[in-house]
Amino acid sequence: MIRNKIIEELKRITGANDIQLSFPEREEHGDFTTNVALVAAKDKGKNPREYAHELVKSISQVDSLMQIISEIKIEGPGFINFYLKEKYLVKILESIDESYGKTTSNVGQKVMFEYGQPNTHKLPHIGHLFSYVYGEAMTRILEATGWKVMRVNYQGDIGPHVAKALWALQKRKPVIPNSAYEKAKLLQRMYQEGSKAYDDGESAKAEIDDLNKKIYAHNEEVFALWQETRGWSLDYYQEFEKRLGINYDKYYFESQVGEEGKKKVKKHTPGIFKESEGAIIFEGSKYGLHDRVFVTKFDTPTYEAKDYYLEQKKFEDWPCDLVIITTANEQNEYFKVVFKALEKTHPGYVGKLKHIGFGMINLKSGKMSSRTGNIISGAELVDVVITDVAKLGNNNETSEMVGIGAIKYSFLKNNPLQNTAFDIQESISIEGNSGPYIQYTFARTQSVLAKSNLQGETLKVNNLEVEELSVVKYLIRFPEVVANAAQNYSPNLVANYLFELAQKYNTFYNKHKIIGGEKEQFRLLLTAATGQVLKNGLELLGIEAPKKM
RNA sequence: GCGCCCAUGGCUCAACUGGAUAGAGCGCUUCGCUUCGGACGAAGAGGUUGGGGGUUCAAGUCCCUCUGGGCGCACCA
Repeated sequence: MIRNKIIEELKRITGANDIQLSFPEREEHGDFTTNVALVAAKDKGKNPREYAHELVKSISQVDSLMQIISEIKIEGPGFINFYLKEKYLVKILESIDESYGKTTSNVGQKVMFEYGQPNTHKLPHIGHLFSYVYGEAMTRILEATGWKVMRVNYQGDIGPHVAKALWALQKRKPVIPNSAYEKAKLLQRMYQEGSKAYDDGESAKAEIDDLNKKIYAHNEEVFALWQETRGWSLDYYQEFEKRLGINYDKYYFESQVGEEGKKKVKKHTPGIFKESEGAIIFEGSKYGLHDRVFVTKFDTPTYEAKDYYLEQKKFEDWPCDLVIITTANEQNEYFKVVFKALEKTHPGYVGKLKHIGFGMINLKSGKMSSRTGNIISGAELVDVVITDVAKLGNNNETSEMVGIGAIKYSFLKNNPLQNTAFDIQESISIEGNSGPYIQYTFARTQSVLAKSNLQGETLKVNNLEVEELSVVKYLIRFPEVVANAAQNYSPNLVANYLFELAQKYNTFYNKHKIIGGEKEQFRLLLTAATGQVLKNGLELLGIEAPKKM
């Protein structure tokens, strides 16, 4: 990348090892800009602009750079702005293909990425949908920078929520439907009934608690039912994940890690862990965190013990450089404690565990709860949107692509760490800053290309018009944007880039005629390159790009 | 009470991690197909970046403080 070349030269000339070379916000400030002169002037005892002049003089003597740079200007208080030659820009355009956007900075590194984590015996809510969508986009972006990724899911298939659903199922004896979706919906209803009975207290509470213990103990009375209903949920999730374009490499289940977790904790008790009031706890408070119970006084493992073991199992199953877990940010403090405990017993894990706490999704009516049933399930949201899109006259396959694209994009366009007020209307929007807008722009490029003939002959291009330049200059940023998104775990950087690229292309499109005329070949090339980058970018977000819609 | 996070036009969000004139979408007011897809484009109104201090060449971004919110703090997941 040209950018790295410039950085290397600046390092050599200034002797600094941290050079900021960024894309200016305004096009009139060049293609790259650096503030080195401003930063270093003081130490050198020089006036920034004066120092900038010295630097520019040195850079101008580097031939390999000057072949692609048309001009270097000093502007404002002392910014150095680089302008690239149009000839070079066009050369990049010609090189854009399916692999454009990929870089190699993380080649050789392995990361295990946990996301999704829906519970069995319930329907996925919007938070789960977010996790699926974010995780899938993020893993694709990491792969684009060279990471080898193992995608894993971790599902709560045991515990009170399961007992509640099974309790109600046994009491109500409902007719069992056929499809996986209907069965999953039935379990959701049973869970809600069980929860209600549990909260209303009296006999139900005791019965459900008892049932819960029996499930853990694999008691014959309930074990078969537990297995069967768990299967319903897993069948349903398989369908749901397929629909979302998600393929896991490995599934972990809560029911598999409890016992071992308890054992592992006890192995370090006393020591890393400590008995307190009959329970086994980890004293996070010694490290500026808070204390948490890992094994209860009833000798059952808590979620903490399960995670404590699960992370160890991950490293054993697939030795890697980094384990990432995504959850809602309400678990931020929880994971700090669990990670600290892991690091105490396994010093080798230091720096290899990362938790990403994404923002909570809040509906207008307030935070959603799967317990009260006051929710729109992730599944329902998908259905609603696709029905809406189908009304526009698309075929089923396209409606599916556009509808799911709309939902995914609405999640991905924002900073993942920020809580968001979720508006269903907006998530299914197909105008403005939306997935369908970008898909539409892609379809438009394909439509133009289909009606013409891009020959790939040498292009004579000079004096590009502002709308053309604006697109070209934005196209060259793409690899940098992807790298940045990977580094910051922020797919929104890619999403917003694609939106702005589409905007710039549409502005160009509305103002200039592409087919026919002297510039036809160049404009077709520009169209092809834009289409390719939109497609590559959408793919990184896990969004499909239909050729017609 | 203690800890973590957040506050940007009417609404939902950006701002390349301290840079140049704080940008978009929705909504509102106008306008544009004798051109290839109008799910589009052009123009306009709308901001003291919650308040107050500070740091520096430069602060929405860093520090302090106040106000207002979210989340978490022992046997749930």
